[in-house]
Amino acid sequence: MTPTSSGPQVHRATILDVAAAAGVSRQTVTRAMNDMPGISASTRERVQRLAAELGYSPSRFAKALVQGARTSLGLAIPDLTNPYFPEFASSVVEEATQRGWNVVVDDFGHGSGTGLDAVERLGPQVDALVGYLGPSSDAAQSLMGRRPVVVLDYPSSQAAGGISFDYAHAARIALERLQSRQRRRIAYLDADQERPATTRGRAVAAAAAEAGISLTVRQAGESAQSARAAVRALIQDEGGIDGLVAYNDLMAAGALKALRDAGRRVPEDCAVIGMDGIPLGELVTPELTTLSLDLKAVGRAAVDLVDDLLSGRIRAGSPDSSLTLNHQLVLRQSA
Amino acid sequence: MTPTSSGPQVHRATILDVAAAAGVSRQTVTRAMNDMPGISASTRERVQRLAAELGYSPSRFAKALVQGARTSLGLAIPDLTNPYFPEFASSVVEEATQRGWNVVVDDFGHGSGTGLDAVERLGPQVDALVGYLGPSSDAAQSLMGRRPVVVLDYPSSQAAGGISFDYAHAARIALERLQSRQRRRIAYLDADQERPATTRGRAVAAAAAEAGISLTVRQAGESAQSARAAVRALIQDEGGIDGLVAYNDLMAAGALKALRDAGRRVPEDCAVIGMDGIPLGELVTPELTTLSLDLKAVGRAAVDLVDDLLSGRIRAGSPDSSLTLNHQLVLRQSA
DNA sequence: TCACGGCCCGTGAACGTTCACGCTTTTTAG
DNA sequence: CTAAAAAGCGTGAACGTTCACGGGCCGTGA
Repeated sequence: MTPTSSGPQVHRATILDVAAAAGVSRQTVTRAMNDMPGISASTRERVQRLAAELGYSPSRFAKALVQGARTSLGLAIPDLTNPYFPEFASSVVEEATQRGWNVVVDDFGHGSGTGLDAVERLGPQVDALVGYLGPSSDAAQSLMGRRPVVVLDYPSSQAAGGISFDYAHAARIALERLQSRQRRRIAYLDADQERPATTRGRAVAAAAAEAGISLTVRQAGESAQSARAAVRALIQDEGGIDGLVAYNDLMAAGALKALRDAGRRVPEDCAVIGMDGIPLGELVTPELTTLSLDLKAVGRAAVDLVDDLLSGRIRAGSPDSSLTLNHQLVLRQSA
Repeated sequence: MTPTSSGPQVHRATILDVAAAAGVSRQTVTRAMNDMPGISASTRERVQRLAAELGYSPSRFAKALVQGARTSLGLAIPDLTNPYFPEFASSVVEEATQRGWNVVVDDFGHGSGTGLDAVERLGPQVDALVGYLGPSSDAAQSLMGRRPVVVLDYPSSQAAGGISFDYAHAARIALERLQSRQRRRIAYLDADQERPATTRGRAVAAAAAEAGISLTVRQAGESAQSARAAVRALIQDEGGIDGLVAYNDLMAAGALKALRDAGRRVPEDCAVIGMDGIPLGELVTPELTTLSLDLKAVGRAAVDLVDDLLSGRIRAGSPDSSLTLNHQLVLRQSA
């Protein structure tokens, strides 16, 4: 947590150094640096030149302190290496940039601890927070005090604003698709990170029960490799699977690999449906049928929510502070 | 550029409000909030409770102003949607987090202008900059003044620190591989963004000339879709291509699609070699042989360089301020 | 009793800007 | 020629913290 380097040597020169060098006052330097009116062109130029020579750059802290800050938004991401998240992050960054905000990203995958660690790192640096924080949403909100928090994909959160997805709907249309293709022996490949079953997993199980489908469920880590291994085992244990729904597209891609390894044709022998609709789905073979999410819209909704919370148009905890988005079935080759 | 929202309503309460509410002085509040010794447990608790009630969170600007800042690193990325960049960004974020720095990300793809726009947005917010800035590296360095700038993949930069890649080496081993597989009619699929030819393109052309290979070069946008279209046209124009090197893995994946569309088998009819070694390469069919880069190492090198520059261990512009990394041929199925 | 050392807490100063004035000097207008 | 306006520049104050002190108060030892 403590910086390893001996702190930035930058910021040696202050506005007073420049003022002294130019033989003028602070205020004149300010006017020169910020292109404000009220000084002659020659003075402006001379000051700017001297500032550059001295390596002067104004302290963003002093400036923000007196001017009232521009907004900076924290973005907590579980794993930038999972292609779903950059897609989302890109949208958030774009939307925030458009508002003149800046985005501080924390990736708490790898060795960087939990979502809460990310919030602790981000907290002192930002005015609002957006992130996939899972069960630690409420703790995050309390760490952030009154500052807006928007949590994705974890509807149980109370205080924080939230964006969630209608998995019941998604599961229903996925299973309908498989049934319309005469699939009878269907499996669901879940991610094992949240115990005992993910929100997605529960929704798929419920939809299967409702449709009278007996569902085989397997767990795997949230990666293509791990999904590949899990599906390999699945095929070995229960040979006759003819339909598969995966927790996300990345895992579906791994499943595709495993099916090919086992000599199963997709979709003839086993249809596969992924979830989230990342571009990767169009590059694998066969191309992935998926429950697609408009990730641009998700990012936009998250930033809009932060904006509304920040400006007081919406109160945290009010019904307006959480909304639900829908997946849409995109038919490609795999199902 | 101007914020749309009416500025953060947060930060209403200041340390003085809390002090007044608790009937103590600023300093006592400071001690309570920062868990410093010198006050009784009861006071500490009371102050913390009142702070929470008032929604007080200390101004990071005032704090940073007096304490001397923690480092914040700007990261300028051309397009987070291109899977190469999140892989890199993830590594930078991880490495920076480990040092206690925070990372402000700017994605200047989409509608967000050029690399220079990103530097202008980032400049006032950060102590150092890392990014794929292409030809605008020098302008970026001058915008950043004395603050460290590390530019990736653009060796011509003078003032800034730089990390570049030995494309001559990469091109040589790729072509050697294709030759060892008896490929005679080789094409290179380039990205058209930098005119007239990319650094990679020049290196491949040079290596081909050196090896006595006549090379067909095609340009396409840096996306799988665009590559797919370009290779479709390439096949139509010059049917007999039996080896293909692509600007990056994403484009190689598009090429794979086009070859399959045309009924060409890979690698039998046409071998394909990608570049950069992103995980995507293992998910496509056939799996991509590629000139792999250790992106973890690239990110680490970039942050190390920033650290050295920041601490003065290395002077900007000195020979140590730029280094070259190597690609490594990873054999999979496509070549 | 006195001195001394903890404990608990408060006060001026400083961090580096910008804002709101105010002061000269020059230019313009009548 | 004079008054008014404009141009060019400077000075106190403020933003909200933390740092380096300083000062009571209570208990303890001699």
